Amino acid sequence: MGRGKIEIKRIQNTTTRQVTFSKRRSGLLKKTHELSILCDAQIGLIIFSSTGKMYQYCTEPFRYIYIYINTL
Amino acid sequence: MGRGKIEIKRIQNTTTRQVTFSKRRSGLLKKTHELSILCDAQIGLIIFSSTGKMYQYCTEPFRYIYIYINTL
DNA sequence: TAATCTATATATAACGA
DNA sequence: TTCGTTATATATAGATT
Repeated sequence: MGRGKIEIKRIQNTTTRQVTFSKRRSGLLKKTHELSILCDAQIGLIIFSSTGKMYQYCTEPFRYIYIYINTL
Repeated sequence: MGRGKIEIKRIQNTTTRQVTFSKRRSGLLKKTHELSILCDAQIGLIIFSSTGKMYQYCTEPFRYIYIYINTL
């Protein structure tokens, strides 16, 4: 989806990989949200970047699961 | 992304909602996989349809988490 | 770097069989 | 209902700023 077609394999160039991560992560979170709203689905999504940063999206029931796990 | 633009709100028609769920769920799983490969990210995704069916994608570390939770 | 830009690839809404 | 098909909307790769 861009000026060129890319193969689905680890991007070797660090800068390119980080830029792609930022763009695609944003797109994935958006589509996750849309699916949950459009189709009334319950979704939990957690992403860890290769540098260890965490990003997440979750609908209500998944929030309870996280709270449960954290209070074990 | 289609013949018409749609609003992001719960789809009222059951058939349309199920068709959309099937298509978008598939797209979301694909993009999740691509992000994990391209950017070497660890991702856990769980989707429950409104009828209770579960779908998931997870990279290795998340599989360990599931096993841990299931053996608690 | 970190934002924009934009040409192209991809996803998908509405149909049709 | 469950597949294709295809016109259109959207995401994004690479370039530019």
